[in-house]
Parts: sequence; structure tokens; C-alpha cells
Amino acid sequence: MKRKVTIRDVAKYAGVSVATVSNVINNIDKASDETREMVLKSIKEIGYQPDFVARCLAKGKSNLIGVMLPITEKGDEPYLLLRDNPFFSEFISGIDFISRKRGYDFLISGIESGQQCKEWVTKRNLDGIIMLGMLPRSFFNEMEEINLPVVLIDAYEEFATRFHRIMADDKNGGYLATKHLISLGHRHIAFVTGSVKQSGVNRERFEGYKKALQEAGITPDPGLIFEDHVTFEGGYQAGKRIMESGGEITAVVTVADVVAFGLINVFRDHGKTVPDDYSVVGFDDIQLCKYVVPRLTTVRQNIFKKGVAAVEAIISDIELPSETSETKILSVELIQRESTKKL
Amino acid sequence: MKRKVTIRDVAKYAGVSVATVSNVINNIDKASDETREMVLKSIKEIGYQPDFVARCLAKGKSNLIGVMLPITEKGDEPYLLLRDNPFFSEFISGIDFISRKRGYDFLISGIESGQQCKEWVTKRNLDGIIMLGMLPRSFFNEMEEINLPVVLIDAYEEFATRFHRIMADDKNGGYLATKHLISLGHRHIAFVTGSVKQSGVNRERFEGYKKALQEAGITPDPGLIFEDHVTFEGGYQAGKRIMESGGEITAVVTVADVVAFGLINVFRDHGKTVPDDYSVVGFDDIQLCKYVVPRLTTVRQNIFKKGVAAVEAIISDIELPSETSETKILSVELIQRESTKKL
DNA sequence: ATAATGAAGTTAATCGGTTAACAAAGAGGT
DNA sequence: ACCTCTTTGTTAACCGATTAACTTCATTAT
Repeated sequence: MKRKVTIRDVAKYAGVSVATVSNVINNIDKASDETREMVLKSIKEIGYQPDFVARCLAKGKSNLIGVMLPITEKGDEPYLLLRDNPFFSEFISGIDFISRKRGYDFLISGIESGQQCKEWVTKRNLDGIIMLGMLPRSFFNEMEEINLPVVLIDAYEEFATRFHRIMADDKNGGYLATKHLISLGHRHIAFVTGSVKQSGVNRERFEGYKKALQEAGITPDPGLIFEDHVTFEGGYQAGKRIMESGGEITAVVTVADVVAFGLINVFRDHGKTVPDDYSVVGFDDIQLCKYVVPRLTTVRQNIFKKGVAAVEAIISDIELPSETSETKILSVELIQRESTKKL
Repeated sequence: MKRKVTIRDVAKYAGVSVATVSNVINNIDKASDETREMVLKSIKEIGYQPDFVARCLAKGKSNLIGVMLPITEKGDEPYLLLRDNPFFSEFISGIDFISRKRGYDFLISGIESGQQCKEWVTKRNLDGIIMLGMLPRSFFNEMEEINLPVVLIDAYEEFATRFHRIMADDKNGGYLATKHLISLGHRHIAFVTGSVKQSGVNRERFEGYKKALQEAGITPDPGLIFEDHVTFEGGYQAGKRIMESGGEITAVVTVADVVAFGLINVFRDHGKTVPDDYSVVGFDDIQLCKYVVPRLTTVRQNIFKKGVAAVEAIISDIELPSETSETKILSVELIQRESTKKL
């Protein structure tokens, strides 16, 4: 393998010093137009490609963003929830879309602990991290120690406001979904969710759900809340409990499309169909919603855009550090399809 | 922000030279047990974390694997197909699962050109790359120039054998799917696929399809081959053409589950149901297959394991370079569910 | 005529590690 | 007592960039 082409090779070839080459590369206006052209030409001719690793060591900037994703909670061998929910795919696709354009690459890791995250950041010299998922309280303290741009996705935690955040209008989402069902004549509406205590997203959507109920003069019934994993399987399990619950329920609001799919499935396994026996509304509007039977009525949030916004926020903070933290809230929208129906 | 803890800090604290610290960290047996303990203790006490960037510059090894994923073919703004097919999520999840355990991180990029790939590799000092998707011929030449471990996923291209490969038993998959339909009494079986000319995976599965047909004494009919994008939408479009095609077709073999979902959808939009009017078999067995109506009969390949195998192959070649290239073929298996039915 | 300013470059230290080459001291052999 | 190994370290060059400090030389101001 031939030796790597370095900045010194360029310097020699162009007949200038390495400093001059470096200045040209970095657009530091310290060379005559003539010299600049000469250097640029040399770079092209010998096929020079700056080494990000060396640059990182010298500048302390890696142009690398860490993306922390949730992992499975249980089981001895945790893996990325990316496997279970297309939500994450669309999010990552958005991240990829914009990051390389802006000269950054990104690394993916499961969220294990604040300690592990800190180690990762220092080992790899990450410029910033985007964090998605439920965060233990300790996380925030650890994160504040390393003084690094952080963008939190969907984080309602108490200390989250100290960081940049990208979120959806979750409360409104829960509200729209529920109101839609109420307008269809449903009165006994279940709410299937991940932990409401631990996750602000779930809590907000739940608040929206309650608000719609109350506006319609319906008292929220704690017996209608079903907590489980936010996965197909979680939906399936919750659905079982719904069916065992007596039988007043005619509709259900969920916190994720995958949960809704699980529900539809378990209902069918027990001879019930959606939307005839149960109306179901999802959340997210992953691509699949349009290609599933029945097509899923859901609350759309633009996930791809969320990924893009996250990267833009982190890069903006990296390149132009600011003391204040900003929160960007993306709007949501009810998409009516086939999984809901007049009672 | 406090200054980074470096190896020199450890050396000073432990009262030894940096070389000794380095030796201890890298398990080079050149220190007495006593010294080793002392250094290890010091590292713990002052919270030292080796800097991968500096290490990379010195050793020329980044512990970074590039993962190249296919992107949309058309449209001005290409994005990762990861967005459209859960196959990739499960694959990446497998990659993540094993890579960090082995001390590696991975970067993701869309495959654009061999040139871009080469630049990426040199810029980031990647130790190896895992490549998934259709590769233009030029790619292989460019790849051989940079002499770097490469693992190709599902690559049947002419020059692909020069690299390590992980693949599924695609021909057998196509065969099993088709044979299953034949055994159910179907005679007019369509094959919905991405480009057969450009993609070896499709070609192999197609070969399996033809083989099963021929074994049953059925002459493959070119009019029964429908090429389109390997996405939900592609399946939807192909389905339209199937329905316009006259009406002899009673079953269809596809090259991806998402395509099958698209098909099921378009059939239903036109008043046809699966499996009553059409039997459909997918390929991959993404998680979703179990949670969809009807549950999809499909050819399972263990995608997660494929990701794991890819990382293991690349790391093995990085750490123990070999002249010969190896091909690992993962088995496939027909999973019968509800989307196929006796004619 | 002289000092001050600015433009265009260069030199050399630095980032945080690794490692080849060297050195000192103790062990073993004759 | 002398030589040769080993063991256990150390010193300093190096990886490929960046950048502060410095040098030259030409131009302008006083």
C-alpha cells in the first residue's frame, strides 16, 4: 500500500511551507491569490485528502456527532430498539441526510449509563451528542460535567431544559387522537403507553388524552390506562389485557404506531377486528401506516425532519456556542385512515 | 472545562515514564507486576481515558468501521433506504450489538460512488468497511486500490469474490418460496423483484424461483416477472401491473417483505384479498411480518446475525489480515403464516 | 529619510499517544 | 572476575495536521 499523501507532500510539491497549505485549506486569508491557486492545484494533482484524525488532534474538533439511542430494557443481551421500531430508522435517516452535507459524521450507541456516555465522548472526542430516549436522572448531572453541546430529543425531564431540545407537540397529539375518537362517538377510550412515570413523552400525550376526555365531559378512568413496552409485542400484550378488562372499551389511543399494530393483531387473534370492534389510533406515522391492513389512523410527526433538526441544532451549538438553550417543537397532525370508525 | 487527563499525567502520578504507561495499557509485557499494578491504580485514581484519536494517529488504527448502505436511486435529494426498509434496521442493530463489545465503533454512510467512499476511508482512517447494496462495477476497482479489509453483504458481482462476503442462501430462498406455492396448487406464480440484471441477490432468488417452477414442469413465463423498487411503494406499483396483466396469476413470490406488504395493500385497494385471491410470500422475515394482517408467509434470513457476522468478519480481517477471502452463507428457512393458501 | 503598518510566508511547538533504540542492573555461566 | 542474557525501564522521534510567533519585504505616513 502506498504511503498516505500528507500535507507535507503538498507543501513540497507546491514549493511552499506546510503552514501555507494549511492556511489555504482552512480558508485563512494569508496567501496571495497566486499562491492559493498553486496550492489548490497541487492538492488536486497529487490527490491530497486532509486527515480528520490528525486535524482532530491538533484542533480538538472531530466533526463527529454521537447519537445515543434507547436499548431494550430487559434480557441479558441488550440491543438497539432501532430493531423494533421504524421510528428510529426514519430518525437516523434524517440525521444521515443532513450531517454529511455539513461535513460531519455520526456514531451510534445504545444508552447504557452516563458513565459509559462520558467515556465514549472523551475516547472519541465527540463534538456533540444527540440523545434519544428515557434518561435516568443521574445522566444529566454527568452530562453537565463534560461541557459539551447536547441535543435532547423528546425530553421533558426536569433538568432537560438546560439543554437544547427537539420535540413534538406531544400533548396536542394525544389530544387530537382522543378528540377524534370522541367525535366518532366513543366514550370508553383506552390509552396504551410505555411508562408514564418514567417518560415525559408518554406523560404529555397522556395529558392530551385526558384533556380531550375532560372537554367532552368524560372522567378519565385509571383502569383504562395500559402500560407496556413500546414495541409490537408490548402492544400485543396490552391488547390482551384490554380484552380481558370487561368489554366497555371501544377505542384506543396509543403512543406509537408499532403498539397499534400489536393491538390490531391481538384483537384479530381473538376474533375482533379493527375498526369494527375497536377503533385504534397510532402515533408517529411511520411509513408502514399506509401499507398495513387496516391503514392506520395516526398522529403524524415528521420524524425525518426531527433528525434533521437535531443535527442542525447540534452543529449550530458546536460552531457557535451559546449560553442559552433552545427548544424546538415540531407540530403534529392527525391523519385519518381506516383504523377508526364511528361507533 | 478542565484539561483532559493525558498519559503524561498518569506517568507523572505513577512516577514512571509515558512509555511504561503505554506498555501497560497495551498489555505489552515489559513492566514488573508491581509497576503494572501501580500504573493501573493511577489510571483509575485520576480517571484516565486513552484518546482514540491520538492513538489512531500514532498507530494508524482507528477502531472505526464504515458501514455503507444503499440510498434512493432517484430524486434530487437521496436518502438512506434505511428509511424504507426495516431490513436495514435489524442489520444495523446486529452491527451495533457486536461492534462496541469488540472495541469498535461504526460510521454509516450512503453509497454514492467509489470516489466518495475512498475519500471517506482516508479522511476518517477507517479500519475496514462493510458494504451493503448494489455496487457499480467501478467500485471494485476503486476499492482494490485502497488496500483495506472489506466485507460485502449479499454481493454476487463478478469481482465480489475477491472480498470477504456474507450472504444468505438466496437461490434456495427463492426456491423454497416458489415450491411452497406450487405445493399449494398454484401454477401461475408471479415474481416481483428489484432489477434482476443489476442485483445478484434478485438474480439468485429468481434462479431459485425458476428452478422450482421447472421441477414442477412449469415453464417460467417472462411476462410474470415484475421489476420495481424494493420498497412498499414498489410493491404497490408492481401489484397494479399484476392486476392489469390479465388475471391468471394466483400467487406471487417477492424479494422483500416490504414489497409483499405493498402488494397486499394494492390488492385490497382493488377489492382483492390475500390469501383468498392471491397468495403472497415475502423475503427476509422482518419483525413486522408477525404483526401484520395477514401475517406474512416469508423466507426467513437472520438479519441481525448477518450484521453480527459482518462485523466479526471485518474485525477478524483487520486484526489478522489474510490473503484469501472468505464467503459465509447463512441459511434461510420458509416460515409459513397466513398470506398463502391452497388454490 | 525614517518609522509604522500590512501582506505573505516560514519556523517550530503542539495535540496525545506509540515504539524503536538505548541503558542500567541483576542473574547465570564459565 | 568477566562476559552475556534478561528484565525493566527510559528517551526521543514520530504520526499529520494546526497555529502562535517570527521574518521579510513592500507600502504608506510623518
